[in-house]
Amino acid sequence: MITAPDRTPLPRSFFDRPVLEIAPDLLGRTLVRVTDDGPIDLRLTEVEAYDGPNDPGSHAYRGRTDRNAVMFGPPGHTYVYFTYGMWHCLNLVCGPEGQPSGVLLRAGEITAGTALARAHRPTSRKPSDLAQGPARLATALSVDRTLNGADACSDGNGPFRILAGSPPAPGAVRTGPRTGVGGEGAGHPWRYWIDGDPTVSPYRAHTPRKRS
DNA sequence: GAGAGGATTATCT
DNA sequence: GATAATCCTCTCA
Repeated sequence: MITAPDRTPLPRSFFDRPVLEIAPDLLGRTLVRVTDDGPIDLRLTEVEAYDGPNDPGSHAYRGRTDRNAVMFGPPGHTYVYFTYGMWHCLNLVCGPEGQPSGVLLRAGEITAGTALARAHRPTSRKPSDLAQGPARLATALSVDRTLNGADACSDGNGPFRILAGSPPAPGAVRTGPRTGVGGEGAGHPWRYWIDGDPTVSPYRAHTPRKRS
C-alpha cells in the first residue's frame, strides 16, 4: 500500500521561523511551479541557508539594496537574483519581516511536468540533472527576475506553491559547508541535502577566479 | 571520468 | 572597475 504524498500547501507560518530550522525542514517538500503551459513539481533535495545580517555569505550582509529588498519583506515569498551574467537563482524568504534571511534552492528532482522542464533545459542529458544545481533548477522551472517577490504561499493562482510532501527520515539529512562561499561564511555548515540522492549537485570548494 | 577555463551582465564599491 | 550563492564545453587520460 503506497500512500500518496501530502499535497497540502504549507502555510505562511512555516516560513516565519528561524531559517536554520526551516532549511532542513524543506527537504523532501514539493515546490509546484505553475507556468502558462502547466505545472511542474519539484521535490527539494538540496538547500542552503543564508542568515541575513549575521552571515557574510548573504546578499543582505551589507544592508538593504534594491536587489535584495525582497529579503527584508514578509516570509513565504521568492527572492530571485541574476548572477554570473547568465543565470538566475531561486530563494525563499524566511524569518520574521525585517530580518533578511533566506533559503537558496540548490537542487531537486522533477516529479511531474518533466516534459515541460526538459523543454526549458534542452541541454539536460538525464532526468537527474534537470535541476541539479541552483541555476539549472531555476532554468528548468522557467524562473527569472519577473518572479522576484512572488508569493509562494498564496492559496489561489500564484506562480508557486509549496506542498507538505514527504519529509525524509531524519537520518537521511546531511549538513556541510556551503558551496561557492569563501572567507568566514564558509565555516557555517548551513548546506543541507538528502544523503545519496542522485539529484544533489556535486560539492565544489570555493575557487576564486583567476585573473586573465 | 575528471579537471580547467571561458562565458557574460547586473550590481556594488 | 571588480566581482558574483554558476554552468557548459573542451581536453586529456
